[in-house]
Amino acid sequence: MYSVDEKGRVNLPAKLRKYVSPDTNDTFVLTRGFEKCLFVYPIDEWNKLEENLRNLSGYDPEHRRFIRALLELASESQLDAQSRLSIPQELREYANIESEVRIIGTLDKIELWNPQIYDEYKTSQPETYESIAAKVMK
Amino acid sequence: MYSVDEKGRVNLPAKLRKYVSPDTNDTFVLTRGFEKCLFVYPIDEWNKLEENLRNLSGYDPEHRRFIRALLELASESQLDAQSRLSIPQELREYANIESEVRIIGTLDKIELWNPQIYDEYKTSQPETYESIAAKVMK
DNA sequence: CCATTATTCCCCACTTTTCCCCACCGTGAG
DNA sequence: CTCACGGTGGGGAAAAGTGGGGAATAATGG
Repeated sequence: MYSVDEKGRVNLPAKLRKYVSPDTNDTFVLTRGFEKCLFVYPIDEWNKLEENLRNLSGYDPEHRRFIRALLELASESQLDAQSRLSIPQELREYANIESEVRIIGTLDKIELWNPQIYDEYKTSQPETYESIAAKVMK
Repeated sequence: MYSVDEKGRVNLPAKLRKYVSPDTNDTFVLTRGFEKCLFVYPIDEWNKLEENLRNLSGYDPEHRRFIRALLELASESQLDAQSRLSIPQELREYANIESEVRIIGTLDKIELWNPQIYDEYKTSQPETYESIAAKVMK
């Protein structure tokens, strides 16, 4: 659990920073995530995603809708000298992030959650961790 | 049964260390395990698991849920000069590990248990060791 | 177009946690 | 008895995390 200060800044945990490729130059793209969290992509991963988006069709209404939703709040930003990321206000509002945040590294990106919303998300699923694992990893 | 000191450190038993490949460089990944224990993966085994995770889809809600649960508390750490591993506080809380811990080597990884919870787990199963063996190993 | 307000960014300072190191104790083998 | 090895404890330096002032930049309103 990490704190968000008055100015909307969060410290990216050192253990996650270690895994980010050094040639991203501490640059990240923040955007709307799934289940009311925020996604934070290191710029290299974001570029890959953007490539995939380019393969979608601007003439298909569903593709259009998805692209708009994803990019609407997207914002690039660099870590400051203390390795903090500042979260634009619109994104903080979207994810209901106030003074504390849960940070999860998920392979290609980082997720930011309002801690309470994350707990609700976890408990909203009747299946246990063990049974999901059994199903997913079989 | 091993002790956990004030700083959350546990000595990895010498007999288990022997089985860990030397080129892991004493590096392990700790994470949430099943039935309220913790998993400790030697880094080489963890990398295999991570490969499998990367083959899951971030766009499938169940896959997402599993990835989050597994990685939420994951943390890499190296043995200190006395072959001890330090367990992050959030993981200790998850597994209810305080001053003592039961350590079980399980082929590809190591499990850490609150001793009392482990005893309850054993007795919670009405089937006997022998009958489970017969079923599992047939 | 200028003035006012708000936001962002850069810097410095402080607190807390982690990690590295040294020391000790007990047990079993020689 | 002594030595080696496995296990335990704790002090202190270094790193990680937090907070806030003030200049630069951008947005807002007249």
